Amino acid sequence: MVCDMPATSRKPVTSRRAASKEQRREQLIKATIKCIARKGLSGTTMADVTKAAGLSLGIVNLHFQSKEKLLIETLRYVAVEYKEGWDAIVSDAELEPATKIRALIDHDFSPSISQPSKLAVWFAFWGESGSRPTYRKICNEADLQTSASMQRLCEELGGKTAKQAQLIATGYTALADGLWLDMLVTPKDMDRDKAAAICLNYMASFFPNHFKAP
Amino acid sequence: MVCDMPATSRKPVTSRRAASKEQRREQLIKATIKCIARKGLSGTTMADVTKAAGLSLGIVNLHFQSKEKLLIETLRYVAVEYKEGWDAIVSDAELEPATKIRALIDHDFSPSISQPSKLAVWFAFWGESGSRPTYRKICNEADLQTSASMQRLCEELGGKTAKQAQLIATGYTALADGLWLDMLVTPKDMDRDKAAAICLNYMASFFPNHFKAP
Amino acid sequence: MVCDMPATSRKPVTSRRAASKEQRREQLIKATIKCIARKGLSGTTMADVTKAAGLSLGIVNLHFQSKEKLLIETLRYVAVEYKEGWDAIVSDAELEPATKIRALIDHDFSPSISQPSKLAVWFAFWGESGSRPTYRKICNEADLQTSASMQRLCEELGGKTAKQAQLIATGYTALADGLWLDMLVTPKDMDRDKAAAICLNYMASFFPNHFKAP
Amino acid sequence: MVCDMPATSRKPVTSRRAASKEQRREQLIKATIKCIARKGLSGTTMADVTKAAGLSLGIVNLHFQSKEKLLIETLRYVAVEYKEGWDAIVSDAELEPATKIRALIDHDFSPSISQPSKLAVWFAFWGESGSRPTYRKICNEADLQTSASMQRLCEELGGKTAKQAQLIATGYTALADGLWLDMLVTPKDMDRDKAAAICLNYMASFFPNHFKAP
DNA sequence: AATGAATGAGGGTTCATTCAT
DNA sequence: CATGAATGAACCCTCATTCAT
Repeated sequence: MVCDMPATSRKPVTSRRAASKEQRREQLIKATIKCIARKGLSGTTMADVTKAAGLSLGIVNLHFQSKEKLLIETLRYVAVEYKEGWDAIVSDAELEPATKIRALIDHDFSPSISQPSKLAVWFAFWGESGSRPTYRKICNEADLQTSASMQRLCEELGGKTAKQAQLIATGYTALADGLWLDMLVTPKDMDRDKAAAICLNYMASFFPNHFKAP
Repeated sequence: MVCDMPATSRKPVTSRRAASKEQRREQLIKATIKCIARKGLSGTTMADVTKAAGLSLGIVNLHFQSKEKLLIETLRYVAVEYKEGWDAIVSDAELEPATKIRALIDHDFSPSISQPSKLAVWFAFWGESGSRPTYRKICNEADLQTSASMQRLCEELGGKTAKQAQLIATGYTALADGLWLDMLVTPKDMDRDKAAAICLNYMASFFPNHFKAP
Repeated sequence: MVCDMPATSRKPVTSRRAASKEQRREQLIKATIKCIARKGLSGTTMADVTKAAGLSLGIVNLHFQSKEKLLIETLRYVAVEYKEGWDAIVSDAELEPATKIRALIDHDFSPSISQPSKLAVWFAFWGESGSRPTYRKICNEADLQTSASMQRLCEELGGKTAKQAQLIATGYTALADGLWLDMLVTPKDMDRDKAAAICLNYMASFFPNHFKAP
Repeated sequence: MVCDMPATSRKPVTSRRAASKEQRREQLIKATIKCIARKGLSGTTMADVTKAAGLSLGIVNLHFQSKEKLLIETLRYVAVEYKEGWDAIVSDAELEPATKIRALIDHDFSPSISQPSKLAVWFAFWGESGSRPTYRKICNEADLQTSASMQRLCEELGGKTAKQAQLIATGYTALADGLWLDMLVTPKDMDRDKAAAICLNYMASFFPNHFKAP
């Protein structure tokens, strides 16, 4: 409940000192993700987070100095997780461009990436990014790099000008974000498979030789 | 100052009481939109809104009972404005399906609909919609209806099965939302024209006989 | 208890609006003085002050923005009261220098100036002035001006060089401050009359023609 | 670094444990003095003190049980140091009364006694003494004994009644305290030499046969 | 209808103290 | 003895809401 690691990996915590600093930070970040999903960004209080983590009120300031910094680290955590998955695929020398794109779509809508709580975090921060430059910067970093990678892959597929590839790649990023939104806001009408299918359909329409519409 | 309509369209205000109830509400809603864009949803206080509207602190509760209701009315205001524009196009009997779609794209990225402050409102509420059923319901209503309209238009264009039309239509809505996000978060990299071009490109890829890629 | 104005001057307070802004500020400052005397500077909380003033918790920030500013205004209030009494005497054209000095001594140990709560305020702020430049500046202003005035008066009495007059005047200020300290810390052993007598004794020792030792 | 007394004045350490305990206490008290001078009494935290002492957070409670007790011991440390210096002079059988008084003035404004950090400690505690009987008691003890000693010396100088001697002695104590205040609050305008000169001037005015005005 | 001073619950944060190591 | 992560009471402050005017 408090910790979503599998039970077998949990040490039998008998003391206050059982967790290292890094573990505590991750524990708190995971609790924060849960709280944001449950109560929204502004509705998430320090009391909520620490209670969800099964720890005491003062611990956040001990490890993150302030709520603001906890939130930023939470966003960064999700952003890094996303980008690492993406980079692992892009930099895999053994895969063909089309295979990579296919894998990227699967990644974007994989359970761990597109689980409701993660999506809630993304949109919570996007919603505030208009008035918070720090949020915006972190969000942008992920989006811009993925969009650039995708553009390169589209160019490698051939048959398109660089300009076209850019439109397609930017469109893909937007499409994926929009589908995440659907998954968050209307989960009954949009699930991971359907979202991936729409993305594949999108790619198939531009690169019929490399992708097949579902 | 408070109201961005041209001065000539304003009624000659002879007394403070001349403003009708409905005008006061709209005045407050417009101030709220501005504040949300400037300070975010959670950063917007009643004092901010009333100051931006040039009115006194107590007036919101007089006209909206609570902050929560003001926010909901603000969301509804933006949603209704969006839907009305969309409906006007869809129900225009004189237009061909492809022309309608073209007009809908233009509508989605028209200055009044896709101005930064309106986008900020949409994403502010989407960001909180995970924990606020009321927000979600209002957001959904707009999205679902537009998606259904678009599906019908795609079917009318012919050459696609109903299933395919649905994927394309749902994809369009997601794409448009995702492009709005780009316009909000990275305004330097995404403007209205580029967004509309990407949407047209999307349609052209599925309906090459009806649309021409930019 | 809550308000130390004479009962007859109190309006029958039936509403929340009975007091003007300036009255509220003074009411809060007086409550602050009382609290500092009772609980010390660091022991004085916003809850203490507002309770002593018979008002609600949030009112201090409404009128003073922060606790820090309330404390500064409290110090300033005491400093201004002190200086005004002093200035009234010094600028009185009808008094002889010796008479003025006599009056200044009486002023320094008058009931309203040297009441325990006022002394507590002075020493509370002096105690923190080492680490708070703002406190120090306000404290200094009063001391320096009074010391300069006293020096001028000593010079007018004649029979002393300017240098001697400065030593005597600076010494007087220090002596009076030290006697205040005695009144604060050992009230059993030092009262207003005894303190004034010591000051008079001090002056008589330097100006035996103008003052008579008690 | 930690202890600025010459090594030869330290008691011969018979038990390493006992000595180190006492050393730790002194180390912490000296760090506390530094912190009070730098950050004020209320601004001094346990973390500040232990960091200044180069020790770990928990050590204060190990040696002093609580912050309150550390502060009291710090005050006592300064008070004892002051009184020991004073007593050494007063009880010196070889000195004349006037010489003793002269030495006492020098002592009051000697570098080690009137250094800014020590003065900060005195006034920090005086500032809180109104609401802390324990502080007041310790402060009083020093002041009363010194004042009594001074009175006796004044009587020994002759030419004054006991009553006069008391006024002069009490006045001296107040004067010295007030000059300390000037040294703390306006260090630019008051240094040790000037303060001692004012005290000597004070004594010379009452005992012109024994002291000469500077 | 409109105002804005006043309220007070609830938030983030600090920091003396504890205690497993 | 010594450490420092953890605790949680208590603080200051914010701000939606109320209501006398």
